[in-house]
Amino acid sequence: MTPTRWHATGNPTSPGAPIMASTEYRDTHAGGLRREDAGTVVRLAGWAERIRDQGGVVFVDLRDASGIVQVVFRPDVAPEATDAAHELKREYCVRVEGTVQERPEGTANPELATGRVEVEARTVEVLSTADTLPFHLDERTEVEEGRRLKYRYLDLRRPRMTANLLARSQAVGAMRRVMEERGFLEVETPTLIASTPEGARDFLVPSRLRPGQFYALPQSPQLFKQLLMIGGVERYYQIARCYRDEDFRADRQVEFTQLDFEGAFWGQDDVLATLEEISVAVTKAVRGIDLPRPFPRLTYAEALARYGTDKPDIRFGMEIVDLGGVFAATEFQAFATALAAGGAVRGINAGARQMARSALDGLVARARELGAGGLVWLVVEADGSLRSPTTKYLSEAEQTDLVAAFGASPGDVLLLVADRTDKVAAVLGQLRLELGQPSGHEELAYLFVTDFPVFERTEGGDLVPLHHPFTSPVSVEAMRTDPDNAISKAYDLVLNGSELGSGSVRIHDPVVQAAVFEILGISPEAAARRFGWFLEALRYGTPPHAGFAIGIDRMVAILQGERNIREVIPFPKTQTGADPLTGSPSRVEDYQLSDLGIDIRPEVRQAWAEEAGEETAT
RNA sequence: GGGGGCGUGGUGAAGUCUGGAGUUCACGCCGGCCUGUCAAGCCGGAGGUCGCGGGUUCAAAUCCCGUCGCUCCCGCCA
Repeated sequence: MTPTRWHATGNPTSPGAPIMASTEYRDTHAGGLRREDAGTVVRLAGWAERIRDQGGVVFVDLRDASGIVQVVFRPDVAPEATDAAHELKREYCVRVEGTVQERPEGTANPELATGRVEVEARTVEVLSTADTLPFHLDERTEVEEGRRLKYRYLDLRRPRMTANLLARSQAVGAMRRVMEERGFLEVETPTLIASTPEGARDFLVPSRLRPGQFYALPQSPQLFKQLLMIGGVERYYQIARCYRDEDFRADRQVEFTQLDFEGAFWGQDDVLATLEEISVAVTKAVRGIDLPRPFPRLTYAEALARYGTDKPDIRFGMEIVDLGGVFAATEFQAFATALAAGGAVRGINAGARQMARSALDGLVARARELGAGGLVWLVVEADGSLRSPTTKYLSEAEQTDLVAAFGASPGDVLLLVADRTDKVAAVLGQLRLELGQPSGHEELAYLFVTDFPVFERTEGGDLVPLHHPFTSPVSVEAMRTDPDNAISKAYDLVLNGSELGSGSVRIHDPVVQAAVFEILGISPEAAARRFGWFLEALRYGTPPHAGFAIGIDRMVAILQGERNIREVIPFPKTQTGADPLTGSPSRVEDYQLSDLGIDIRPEVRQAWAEEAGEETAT
């Protein structure tokens, strides 16, 4: 018998480890049966996926975790079993004993891995009946997601979810293998920790033994893994659950999983090399693709200049072109004003596309929606001239240089934005995605973005740190004297326009750490109060170290072509943080609150009362 | 905190703009027929407070207001 492998129902995806089929209830897995097995007697156990009752002969597609095989009940061969088979319904859990046989001429099913054989049943036993399911398990119709979540245990039986669970397991397995092979130690860190009210909102857990005090759930194991470095664990990793109490997105849950790792005596290149190995192994395990190495690297500044984002999708071109030179002496007010104010004029060549005037004007509206003051569109005519409401403001030379700068051909649509440099980048970056981004994830484009700035400017002009305060700056001095241009030793891994994770070289010198706190505006007193224990730890001989954290949910989702990470999380929460299956979050008994020394605020209780009142009134 | 989309028998959709009897389609479910099907087929049947509340109207799935749920996005996510 061919080794049984886990795979999506009836549709093998990629290889997994063989599992033991033989148990108290069965001796064989359905999905592994092949022609060579003809003649053997097998005992199978699984679910009745489909039943085709011909009145006499009954066919049952029996599904287990390995796949599907057709079981045939024949009244002339096994009258009792056939009588019982007439009573079967979908998703009954059954056990079948029978003989594997090659299917009669012309009845093979090429759609099934087991399609050349069938099991002629001798006996059938119903292990468990099933009510009519609340939705279809086949893939023909999209079921509303709330309903899928309420019955997630049924949703997980669907091929899509089975395949996603498998992919996730394979991805994590590949990660573990790379980590173990390279000598990383898997170490667990606590999930009840001290709150550090910065960055994302903490999830808080009240302490019963210390009423009025709270733990926080970790947003990441950041400080603990640095303590492990100080503790002499030179290579650490963990599949770590992280919690951030912020609003949901398609690629964000409040509870998510990272591959967290860190190395002592490491610099940036050690981290990136490890990341490449992990990504290559995971991609091979999930998609069967051998990725070329090394991955491309872009600095943050390059990424922003060429793609308008720090997480560029480099599966397609349409790069942003700087036109400051072309319009250095322009008389077109909109461009001249932007350049004079230190801003930029840039554009993208959206390529040859037939766009009606209304569609082009739609792009102008879209650009305004994205925050630009406006958008100039130009269409390259067959003779190389430009058609646009704006051409009358542009000199002959500017028009010629413009076409040259874009390397534009007849039919091409050119889109120009002039504004503050960061706004120009953001708007063009978004337009580029909307006009050119491939829809699926067939092709995979990994890259590293390096040299992130230490600070960024908010809309209001304030300087705010881009990373956590343990990130090593390239130069403390530059951080102090030229904060706008200071670079930190931080880097991201990007796949198809999504940030898979980020990491940095950490500060290992307590003097540097104190200086960075100070520059970030954290007073020595505040630093001592919040991170005193950590600052002290740094003083006892801290090795230089660096690390990273990969978002496993995002990575698996992209590899599986899923738009939403909920599809690769077995039991996710809805956008409002609820679990329709178990009813979390929920109110608790008064005595539980009393144990914790906690009162619900009057206005909340008032809202509860009103809600209850409405219910009783109806 | 803000903006958009969706909510119609068990499931998925059409109907909503332009008000006129719970109308339609596919799947499922129940009953019957059927001995080689594989999205089995054929015949028959049951099943809905159009998310909920209020309003406009002779009349509301349809228009208006509110609310709940799901979802996408902005803000937020060091």
